[in-house]
Amino acid sequence: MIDKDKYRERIIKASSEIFSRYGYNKTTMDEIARALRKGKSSIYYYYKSKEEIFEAVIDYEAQVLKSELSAVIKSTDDPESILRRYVEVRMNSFEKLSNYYNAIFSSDLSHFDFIEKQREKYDRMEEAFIRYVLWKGTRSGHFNLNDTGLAALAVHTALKGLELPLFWEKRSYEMEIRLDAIINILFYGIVRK
Amino acid sequence: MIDKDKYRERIIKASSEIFSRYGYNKTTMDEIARALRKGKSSIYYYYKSKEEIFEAVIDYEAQVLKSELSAVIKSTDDPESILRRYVEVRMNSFEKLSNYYNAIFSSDLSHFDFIEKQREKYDRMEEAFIRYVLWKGTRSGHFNLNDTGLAALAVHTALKGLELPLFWEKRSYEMEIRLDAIINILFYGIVRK
DNA sequence: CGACTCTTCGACCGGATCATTCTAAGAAAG
DNA sequence: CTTTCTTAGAATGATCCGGTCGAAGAGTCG
Repeated sequence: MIDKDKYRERIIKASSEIFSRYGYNKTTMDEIARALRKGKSSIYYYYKSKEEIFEAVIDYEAQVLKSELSAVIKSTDDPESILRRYVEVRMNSFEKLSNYYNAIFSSDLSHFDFIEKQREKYDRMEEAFIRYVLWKGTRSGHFNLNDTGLAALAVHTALKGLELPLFWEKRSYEMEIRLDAIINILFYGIVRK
Repeated sequence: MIDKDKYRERIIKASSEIFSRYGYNKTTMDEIARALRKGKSSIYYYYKSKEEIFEAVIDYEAQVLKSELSAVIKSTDDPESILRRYVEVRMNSFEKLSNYYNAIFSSDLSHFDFIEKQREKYDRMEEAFIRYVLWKGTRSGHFNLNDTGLAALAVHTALKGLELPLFWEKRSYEMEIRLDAIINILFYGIVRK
């Protein structure tokens, strides 16, 4: 009874690894059980279904990413390198999770409406993060913006534009260039001369 | 009629990517077909079975690795850096193919005796490669060996010892260290003082 | 035009796999 | 001994997947 939460956590961590590697469909409950050295039915004692585990995993990953990004924006570096590191962390994480994305973007959206909500929640959080970075940068005189809210929206949209290629191509030199280009363009429009 | 071989090649290249990502079992014929934008049954016009495709893919990958390694040992650098680059290329390739390995090391070895043969063939080739590098190095005075054949066997065995962790752990800092250690040890025992 | 070959594909089949349930039985606690 | 917590082997029903078959475009030759 005591360890129930602990066990749930272990399940999430193991599942997270397997899901991120193979995606939702290709991951089997047997594999998850094997990774935990437990019988398959034991897992059903802690989670009601595969879908519920997936849900929890998505939640967990979002949490991890959030805390990583949170750490970045709280650092005392200059705003410019904070923004750079923010983008870097974000893209690395998305690349790692591209298998989830493949799962999400495939046929069965019907059952996965919780992802829609997760996504929205995450979008709002991210916008707030960016707004905060921009606001701090403007305050300290590094950036030159009169409407940080609008600018945050723009930056956020630009970053989202970089996500899509992750489903199609694998990360390439092409992409590094594009990423660098977009961030530099953002800067030249943002940084005080 | 003309393009049949061309098509087989396309199938191999597409399959190679999917197999290396998901392993044998988790790769479906439908996926291969989808990647080629063809119907599943069309593929059976070019290859008799999934196993036959897998066989061809393994063959193709071995060919690629062989030519890469061949290019390395033919370079005119000093023997020491050739050997270093040889190990590097070899390990990178093996890492990329670790999913095949997982497939190979799983249950159904019964049907995959061709892999045994492939493996033997490749082992002999690799030993010859290493022997050649060691021989060239000895000849130019960089190495100090009186039996290059035996030394090649030793080096080859040592490198094979590095393969196993690839199935268990993912590449880590730990492994970099181990790789570096083994290659340095080999050198200090080999290089003329 | 037809006869003939080359190539593609949708529909289907039977066996395998998978998520999920059920039942029972070790532990642990009281 | 009874009760609660935890595990797992076996069973089940639904889905998936490798492989087959027959038909039908699409050229090609006479």
